[in-house]
Amino acid sequence: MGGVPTLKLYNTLTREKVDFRPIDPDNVRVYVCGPTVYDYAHIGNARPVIVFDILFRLLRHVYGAPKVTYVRNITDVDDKINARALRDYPGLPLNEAIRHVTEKTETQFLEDAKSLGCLDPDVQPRATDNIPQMIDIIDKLIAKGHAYKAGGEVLFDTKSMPDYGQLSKRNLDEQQAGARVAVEVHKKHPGDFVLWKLSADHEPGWESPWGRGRPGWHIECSAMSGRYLGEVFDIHGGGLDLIFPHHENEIAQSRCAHGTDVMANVWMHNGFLQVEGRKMSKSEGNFVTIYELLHTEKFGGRKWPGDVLRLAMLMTHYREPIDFSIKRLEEAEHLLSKWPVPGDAKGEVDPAIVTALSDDLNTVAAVQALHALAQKAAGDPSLRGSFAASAWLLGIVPQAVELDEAVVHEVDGRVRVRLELLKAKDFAAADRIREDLLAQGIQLKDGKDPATGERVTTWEVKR
RNA sequence: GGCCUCGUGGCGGAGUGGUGACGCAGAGGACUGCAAAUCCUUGUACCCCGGUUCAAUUCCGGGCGAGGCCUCCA
Repeated sequence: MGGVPTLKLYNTLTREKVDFRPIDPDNVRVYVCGPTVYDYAHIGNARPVIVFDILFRLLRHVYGAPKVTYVRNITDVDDKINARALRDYPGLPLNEAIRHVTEKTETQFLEDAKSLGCLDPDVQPRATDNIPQMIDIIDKLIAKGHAYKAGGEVLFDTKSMPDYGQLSKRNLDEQQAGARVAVEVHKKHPGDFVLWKLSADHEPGWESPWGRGRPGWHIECSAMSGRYLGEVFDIHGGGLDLIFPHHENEIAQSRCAHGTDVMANVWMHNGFLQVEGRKMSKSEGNFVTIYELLHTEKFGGRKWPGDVLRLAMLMTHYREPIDFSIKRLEEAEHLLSKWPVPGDAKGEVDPAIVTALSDDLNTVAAVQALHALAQKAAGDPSLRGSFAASAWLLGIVPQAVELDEAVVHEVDGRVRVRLELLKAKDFAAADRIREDLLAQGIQLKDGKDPATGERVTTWEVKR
């Protein structure tokens, strides 16, 4: 692989940073838990979307774009969705109401992800399109003695799996002591979890060998990852909070159904996000959605461009907690504003950035390397192509603000007038032009022509 | 109660058993009619207490603190 550095990733399964070796370098397979589509995605939801987009881009860079398969699911069956459908569309039949909620939310999510500079995953399967696959896995689990029927549910028998709890390093027996798991008498063991539950007539449901019902929370990811990536694949990602029980249970289902030693070789988890130093929650009043950041003035009294949100996110390592704050966004924006607009310059990605990302997605170092490159490229146009390619690897595309010709002409004219006024030493009138333009968001920059010593004025649009 | 992370200057964050990365912000200076932009220079840190060591921010132990999970949650 020539000069490509070995990719190192922190594996939650072993709690170590390991050299990444794909099972099949011609088909590197990644699965990430996507959103449950019942409401706008909040800024915390944006973190895994961005983090794993970086991983996706890096893998494509290292192995070649066609050789990477990235699957991110859409969870469109969930009791929260049902509740939301009943609340928002009380007049409609439930199925129709649910479809309204999920379609609307999914569309919005995809738009948000795009605004944040994320590539579309190769496959974005919906849970409701994979019900037969889920039923199939449950069937296998029952046949192999890993699941049982009780109380109108099919449950996974955690006791049937000797090494259950590997990922979260949890021992179910010790766990029980102080746990607040409600005792449900139909379960053989309190840690057993639902694979399938029967639906009442007014609830959404699908026919199954166990009656009309709906899947448990974890089974969909086992079904979809298995369908699109195979029984064992390379990387599985998601938020820290999913380690237990979600990922633990996915592992249990998939491994027991398929009889494999692992489900995915590497498990990656992004850290949590706080807002202005506090846990984000509706009761704290600091809950903010991606949509609100992009399109409203709710956070910091202004809108924030997607690339600013993205850069702000990349300025902290993905496994660390991140404090999402106005100050942080301002810093990101300031940094971006100093970067040159590369236009369509072509070039090679700066190896320093690949090296940084290859160290467990060290985006902090990558951003610093990119910043250093930006500073060089600002003074040396021959580096613009390299800068462009490098920025793109991070999903950041510095863009000139679109202006129509008339405006450009108008501003250029006023700049010329100002230069004339300056020659005439009419500073007051000249400054008035400068201030007027600034009020319109146009920043003048005075420089000197190195040869003649004459004042040269350039300008740019501040965002 | 159990289990996981983590604790470096104003902020984001590297790193190492022995003269304090780097970026942003700040300060000073150059430039400027004045600003902005740009350039140069620059300060402050390793949670606490023990231990190991000639020497610890870096190793060990114990505290303290923060966050997460154990229930839906990224």
